[in-house]
Amino acid sequence: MYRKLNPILHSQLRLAVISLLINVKDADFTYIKEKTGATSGNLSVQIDKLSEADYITVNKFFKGKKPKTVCKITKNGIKAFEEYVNNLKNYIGIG
Amino acid sequence: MYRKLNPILHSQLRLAVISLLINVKDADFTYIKEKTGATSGNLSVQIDKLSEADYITVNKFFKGKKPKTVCKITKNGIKAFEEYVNNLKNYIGIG
DNA sequence: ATAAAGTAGTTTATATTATAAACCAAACAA
DNA sequence: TTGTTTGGTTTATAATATAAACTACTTTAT
Repeated sequence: MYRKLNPILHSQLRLAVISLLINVKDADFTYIKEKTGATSGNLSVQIDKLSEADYITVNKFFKGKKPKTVCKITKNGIKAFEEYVNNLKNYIGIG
Repeated sequence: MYRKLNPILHSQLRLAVISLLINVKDADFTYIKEKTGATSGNLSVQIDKLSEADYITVNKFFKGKKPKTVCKITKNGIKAFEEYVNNLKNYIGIG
């Protein structure tokens, strides 16, 4: 009845990050931080986890003199998100 | 943009318990355990938390010779669940 | 030139949560 | 009567989330 919710996605911040990335081509650290309201530390850790799970790719480079971290969702990430949403519907009575 | 998800409900097992209780008059420990697939220990702890938050009431009594624990969602619990679901929709792109 | 403040993060420590393991008391079954 | 099941609770440990402190550099003001 209640299907397991992917614990990597069942985290408020990671879910927000994925939810955001699913709607854009890519997004940088600062933008994600603003949109989610997360602290830098928390965001840094959660981006790592999403990256390790191969749900996002992370690109770090310098733009001019400033470091920049750009994140992009992977196919794997899209699949995991869709599955998560479907499973969640069991719980919240939609669909 | 991303509204905070009530941390008491943003837990797979507690969400399953509430989701289950919202659809029935009440339910006993064993039934909830079966439906959610949780272990007794985990379920015991999470029922306590939901009860402490005043999202459910817990009634313990003996039925014949056997102990019985019956849970029932409160108005507060219904409200919290509805709010949680609404907030969640921000994340999963429904509504 | 140098000090203060800002940017863009990472690392580490701590608090919170979830889970598993051990335990308890009674009932039932062989 | 010895083991097994029911119906849980308590305690210990593992996993997670979050906050605080720190790094490394840039920009701005003095």
